[in-house]
Amino acid sequence: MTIMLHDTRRGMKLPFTPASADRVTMYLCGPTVYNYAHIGNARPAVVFDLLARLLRRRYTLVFARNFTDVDDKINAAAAESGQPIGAITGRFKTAYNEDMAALGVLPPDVEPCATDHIDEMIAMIATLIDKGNAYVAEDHVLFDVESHPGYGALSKRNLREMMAGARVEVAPYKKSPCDFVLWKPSTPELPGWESPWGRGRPGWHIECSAMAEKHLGETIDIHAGGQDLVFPHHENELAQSTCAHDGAEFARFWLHNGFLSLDHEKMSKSLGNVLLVRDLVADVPGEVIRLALLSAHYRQPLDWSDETIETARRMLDRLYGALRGVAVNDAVRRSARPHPALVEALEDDLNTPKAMAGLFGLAKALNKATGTALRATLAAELLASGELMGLLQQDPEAWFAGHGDSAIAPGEIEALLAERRAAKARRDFAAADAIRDRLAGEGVRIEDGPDGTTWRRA
RNA sequence: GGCUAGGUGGCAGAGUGGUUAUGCAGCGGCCUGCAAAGCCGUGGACGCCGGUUCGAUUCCGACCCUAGCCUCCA
Repeated sequence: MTIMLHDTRRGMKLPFTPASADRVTMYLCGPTVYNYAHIGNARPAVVFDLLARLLRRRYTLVFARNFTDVDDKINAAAAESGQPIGAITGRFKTAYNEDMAALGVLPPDVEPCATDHIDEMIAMIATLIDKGNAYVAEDHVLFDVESHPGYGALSKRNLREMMAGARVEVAPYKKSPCDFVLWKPSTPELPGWESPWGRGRPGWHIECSAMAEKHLGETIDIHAGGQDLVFPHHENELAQSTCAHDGAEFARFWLHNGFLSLDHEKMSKSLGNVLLVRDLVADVPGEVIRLALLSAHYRQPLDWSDETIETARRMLDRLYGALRGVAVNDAVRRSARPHPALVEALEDDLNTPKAMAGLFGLAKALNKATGTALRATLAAELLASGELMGLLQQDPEAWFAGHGDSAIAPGEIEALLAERRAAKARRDFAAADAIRDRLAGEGVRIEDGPDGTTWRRA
């Protein structure tokens, strides 16, 4: 079986093979660091983290996810707060990595920052001017979209229609309304770098082209990001890189994740409904959020609500419940492989819902199995499968002790359970039930099993 | 208005030209002192109208509706 991936440019699912035999390059557009990441920002990070895990099973992967740390939104945030730009970007880079780590996102291989690649951007812009794909106008450098016949191929637009439908006021120095900025002048109080076109700063799109070239080469295997980046960001990157590289293919596969809405509304500052990952992980285990984000296929829209979270939590209850009390020694754990059906589902364009059905199938088999050896084997397979998806890696006891609003200490719970055990031994079920009710009032649910009583915070 | 995706049971969400998705919730049973968990069983679905077909939720066409993009945005 080959890995199948949906390519936005060609509009279909296709077998994926890297350009070189065993090495895959992947670039994901990362955050602009002027604020904390919201739950919508987390979706591509989690989804393409899963893809990275999957690719690493077969290939050597070089995965780059950038930080955009020069941008007018950052300048505005700095001006507003009175802090230096570097303080803002530094703080939010750290915060982003902390938040993503909480969601089980593994660090990419390279995390380039735009400000470390100004020279590369200037060089690429100069190349584009030399080749006749860009021009200087009033201290700006603009990309000339009409110089690139393929413009619009990724987002399936044609230039003439776009120009006809242009709603924005067009800067007078642009040759075409669709021309976009590669370099723009900075006033003294704004961040700027010396360039052949004066002191200025790069446009947004050129950053990714320059960083991808530097770290991954002229042609990358996979370029990923949110669906909303298809136009203009990725279309523009594609145009710049293709022209700068004499027509060499920029990205062999373009992958885009669907949009996340919040309670059926678009998240936006104006609606005041931006849900930060930072705030969410304060209340909800990161693993719940990760599973919820993977519960829909990545290209489908996903609506986020309290119910989404609650359902994901219960799904994990079931999976950890199956793992609870199963002894898996290291040798068995090490030799375990993810369930083949689950791998197959993931390799079919990241069919995470189908993969999760595989997880539940294993959990059911485990719940039914009685033999110690079989239970250990199944549990190990479930753990290996979970690991591939970035799930199920904590101790089940820790999972059940760790969530919910319950505040009662484990020691106290154990003491009450001992009391209840004594009551049950003398067949004083009223007393035993009173203790159970009391624990329930504390948010602790108990379960009598063949090997004694276990408890969980509900 | 243009482009691109979608519309599946109470909810979430895969998939398939004829045969159980899965999870959550519900119902019945087993187990349990009673519960819980687990197991077994069960009801309930493919937007609307045509067409192709022995047969369509699945293919084709029209229509209705929804979302994203077209402007900073994952």
